[in-house]
Amino acid sequence: MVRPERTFTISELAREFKVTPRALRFYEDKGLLAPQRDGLNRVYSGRDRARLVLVLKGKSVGLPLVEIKELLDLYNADEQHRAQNEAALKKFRERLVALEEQRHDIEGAIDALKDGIARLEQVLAEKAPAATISAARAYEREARRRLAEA
Amino acid sequence: MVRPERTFTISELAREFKVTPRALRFYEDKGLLAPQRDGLNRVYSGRDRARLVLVLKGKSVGLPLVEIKELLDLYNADEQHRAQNEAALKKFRERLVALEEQRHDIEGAIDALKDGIARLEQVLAEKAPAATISAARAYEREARRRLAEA
DNA sequence: CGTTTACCTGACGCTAACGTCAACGTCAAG
DNA sequence: CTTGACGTTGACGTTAGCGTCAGGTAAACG
Repeated sequence: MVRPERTFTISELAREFKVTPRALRFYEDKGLLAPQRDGLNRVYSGRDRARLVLVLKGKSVGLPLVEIKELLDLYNADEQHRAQNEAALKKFRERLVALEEQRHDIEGAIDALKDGIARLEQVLAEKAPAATISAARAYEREARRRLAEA
Repeated sequence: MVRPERTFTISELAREFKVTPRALRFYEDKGLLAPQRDGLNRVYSGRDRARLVLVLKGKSVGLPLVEIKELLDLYNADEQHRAQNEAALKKFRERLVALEEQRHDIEGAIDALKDGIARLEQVLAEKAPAATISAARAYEREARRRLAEA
């Protein structure tokens, strides 16, 4: 019983993984997927679907499509998956380092922003007593808006 | 004594802030800077320099140039700096939220990667007994490297 | 038979922040 | 005089990952 493996249309897969058909065609263009054809129409197999899962996982950790492709290619070429695993491991580690650096940068930016926010809040608090005309106007607008909402 | 304020050439500023002259011209193109001219040559004043500092600070927290421009424009228009401060505060807060979300995403990706790395390491460790030629070579290289270091 | 519906293939557009190149001007030093 | 350093203005190129047409095919429905 060679159960005739399930297949998928482009929009089925698109729906399932919340990507657009355009994206799937794009991945194909880039050599990440290679579905069969029924005439012109793409027919995705279970393996294609699995590959797509890997593509999306790669994307989720920020790997560029070209690198994902490399991994997928290796995966095919290397039946033992040995070199593939080593390569993946290497890429993953590199990505990890890059991500941790990014996180560090972002944390720096966050600190800088919090600092700036604190300063601004202080300045505004000091100025608050001597409210400007524009502030008064803003208050008026806001008041009207709330009345309108009610 | 109106000490003739110091001025800067494009490459001076570029060197000082480690940006390219091209970048400075680009900022000007985008309306972020507006240095005087001596003939065709740009002449940056102290105020221009100060603006540049703000531009770079904005960049460092990930604000797009267009938004930095908005803030700078406001800064000029609003002598009391009141609206400017409020606007900046708003943008900063938005940016902060965005950055914290980014950090969250990155942390998710980092976890996913660490997970993947752990799996791969395990797989490779299991396969290790039946070491491949490439692994043996890698070991050799590593061994030589350590010897060389000592 | 006509009309949706789903699918296809190009091919150009878009965003951000510059890089790069061409072609030229200007000025001091050798 | 010529060379080199520095400056200028366009204008096109780059990177990633698709979005968005335009224009056409093919099958299924009523």
